[in-house]
Parts: sequence; C-alpha cells; structure tokens
Amino acid sequence: MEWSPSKAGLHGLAPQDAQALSQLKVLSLPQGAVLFQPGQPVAGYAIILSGQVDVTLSAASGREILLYSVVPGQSCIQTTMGLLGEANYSAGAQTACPTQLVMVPRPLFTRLMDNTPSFRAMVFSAFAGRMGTMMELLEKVAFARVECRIAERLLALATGPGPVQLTQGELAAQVGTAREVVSRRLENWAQRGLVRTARGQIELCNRPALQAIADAI
Amino acid sequence: MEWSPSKAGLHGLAPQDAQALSQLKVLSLPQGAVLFQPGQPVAGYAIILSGQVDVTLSAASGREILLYSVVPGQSCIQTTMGLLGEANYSAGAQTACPTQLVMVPRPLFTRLMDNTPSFRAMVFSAFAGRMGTMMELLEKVAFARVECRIAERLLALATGPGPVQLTQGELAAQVGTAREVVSRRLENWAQRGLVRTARGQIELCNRPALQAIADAI
DNA sequence: CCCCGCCCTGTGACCAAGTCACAGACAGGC
DNA sequence: GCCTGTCTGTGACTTGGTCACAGGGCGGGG
Repeated sequence: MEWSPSKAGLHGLAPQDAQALSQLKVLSLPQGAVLFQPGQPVAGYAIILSGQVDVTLSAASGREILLYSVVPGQSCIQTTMGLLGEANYSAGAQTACPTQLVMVPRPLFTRLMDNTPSFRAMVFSAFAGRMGTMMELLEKVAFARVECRIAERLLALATGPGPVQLTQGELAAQVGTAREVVSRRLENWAQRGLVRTARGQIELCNRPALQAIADAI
Repeated sequence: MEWSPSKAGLHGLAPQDAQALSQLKVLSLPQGAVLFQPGQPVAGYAIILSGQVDVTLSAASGREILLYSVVPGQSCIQTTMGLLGEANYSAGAQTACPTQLVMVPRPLFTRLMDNTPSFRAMVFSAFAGRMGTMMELLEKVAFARVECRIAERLLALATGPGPVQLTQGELAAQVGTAREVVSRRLENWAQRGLVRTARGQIELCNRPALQAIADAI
C-alpha cells in the first residue's frame, strides 16, 4: 500500500524525512478495531489517511463519553500527548469505520518535531485546537442539560438525508449519559413530533426545533 | 523589579533571547486581579514567578469550575493555546493570591519556540501535562459523584495544619457544583465527625475517611 | 418454517444532584 | 448597639442516573 506525506497535508519536509515517512507501512483496519486502550504506553503518532477514529473515555461503571473523532487531515492528540509528555494513554480509540492510517514511530516523530517547523506548527496547532474542543466539551458536561447534548449530537450525526443509524445505547455512550435517559428523551421528542424512532435508527423530523434545544443553555 | 529566566527554570537560551526575556517587566498583581477573560485575544505567554493563578470556566448561569491553578515553574496553557492555535481565551484567569509574573509577547514567544529546543520542550510537555489533567477532570465531572470531587478538593486545599479558609460558595465554584449541594454534603460529614465547619472555614477531622470518599467511584 | 436466544427498547421505583425561594446567623463598619 | 451585606441552612421541586425487569424484533439453528 502506497501513501505520500504531501497527500496527507504534510509539506516542507526535509527529503530524508519525507522518504522515511513514505516508507512507513499503511495499516488498513476494519470497523471497530482497537487502536489503543487506557494505560498502554504510546506506540507512535497516528496519521489518519481515510476513515475515522473515535477517542472515548470510559468509566469503571461502563458509562462512556466520546471525546472527539479524528478524520483525515487531523492529528490525534492522545498520541501527541503521550509522545510529548511521556504519559500513557488515558483514553481508548477505536475505528468508527474501515480506516487506513500510518503510525509514525517515536524517534521519527521527535526528529520531525525538531527539524521541521511546518510539521511542528501543524502538530502544535492541532493540539491547541483539540484543547479548545475539550474545554467546550467540559463546559457542556459540567453545565449544560443532557437534552442539549443529545440534540447536538443527533444533529452532528445526521449529515445524510435518511435516518441516523445507531442504537440508543450508542448515542448514550457518545454523549456520556445512560441509555434510559436517551430512551425517555427520545420518547418525549417523538410525542412532540421532533423525531421518529425505530430499532437501531432515529429520524429527525424537525431540525430547527432540535437545533433550538441544542442551543439552549 | 528584577528577574532572570534561569531562576524561572528556563535554561539553554540563546544569549539574545535570554537578554530579551530578562528585560521584560515583572508585573506585581494583588489577589483577585483578572489576568484575562473569556473571549479576549491572547496578549502573550505568562510565566509565573511567585504566587498562583486560577483558571476557571464559568457558565451563563453563574456556576463556575476551576480548571487548574498555575504556580511558579508551570506554564499556563490557556495562553499557550491562544498563541499556538490563534484562538481567543475560552476561560478566565484570576490571581489567587498576590502574584508576580512576566508576559512574554507573541513575537518573542514565537522566536523562542523556533530557536530554543529546551523552551519548546518545556512548553510542549507542560501543554501535554495540562491536557492530561483536563481529561482527568472531564472524567471526574462526567462520571464521579459530586461527593468525591468535594472531598478531593478539600484534601488538596488542606496543605497546612489549621482549618481550610474558604466559603462554601468558593468551594462549590471550584468543584463546579451548587453551593447548596456543598452545604448539605458538609452538614452530613459534620454529623459523622469527618469535618467541622464554621463561617468561612472548614476543618478536616478525619482525613483517611475523606480520602476514602475521594477515591470511591 | 418455527423456535430460541440475544440485543434493543420501554418503564416503574428510587436515589443523587441541581434549582429556587427564603429564613436565619454572623461580622464588620458606623 | 444597630445595619447591611455576606454566608449558611432548609424545604420543595425538577432533572438526571441507577436498578430491575418486561416485552419485542431479528437472526441463526434445527
């Protein structure tokens, strides 16, 4: 499998670095593959070429919350954090669909960070961006009603025309609440005509109203 | 007012950078001074020489949560984030006690990041460390009971021998809950002999028990 | 084709936490 | 001493999370 750093948005590399990068093996993973788990040492810096990786935090009780998704062109700050701060992963990552990626081993990553201002800038600004979204998430979790987060997440998932394909349990894990709460909330919305639900799918019937709920407090 | 970069833990600087740094003016701020507020553009990179700066997130409802405190030798990643990601502050910062600091303006910061590997490493690893604590905080807020966070915070505050000097309202703001919740929890603990409360102060009478509460779920 | 088992969903009861409203207590200034 | 502003305590109610369990659809095996 071939790939080139420039196609992944990496420019201004020193020739030997570009070559070292382009010789890394592309990993093709099926949906649901575990990239890393909490407590593991960090293997390297992940560059996503296609697909999507979901990074989640999970509690001992079994409840989960989606921290963020990594799509091509973005960097996974969990790996960055581990490589820069010498810490282990505190979250877990799974592919959300079939995904191709390359893992940049630590020594090469370090060399790129030291030698290549553009690479450094990219990593740093991605890191800063993620920190920003993490703070938004924290604010939502600490202060916003669950209703808002559910509506927000549904709208984010409903990119295509048809109903969203996911179970109430999955939705609950993404917003960091319990399945029963999602069930009751959706039931309420269904009564008011905002959504229609079926086993494993949710159809949005009134996006403006859902948007209003998502924007409230 | 004099200061030197090496005393603040900055080593390996190029001579001209060290000189530029040491000519920055030291700001002496009283307790409660506002360093920055949400939405402001980022003025520069803050280096704390003495004292403490608290960075908090506050909701429209008036509720607040303490993200982290910056003490000498640490870097404030809110400013880092702004400088690296071109974003505005999303949190606010106030001095928790009389504090001395220097503000490194953006051009000098950028030059240091580009020219000085040790400075870069320090900023980066501080950033990664903060990201780690933010994820811990998120995990606590999303999954842990309020009881745990209150106990944890009290233990963190009780460094000296005497009772902790703060109001229930301040404690509530630090853990991101409502004052009434803190009041009821402290009352319960007082009945069980874990704490003794008075106006504006809380005395820990049974640290092991509080530690057990903090460690639970 | 039917049945079984698994996963998904719905629901009641209860507990934990946040909100609102308000009363009482204390401290410091005048 | 009195007054005012702040801190604290408390009841009633809403929202959210947990537990237990009952149906119900769907796919695979017989």
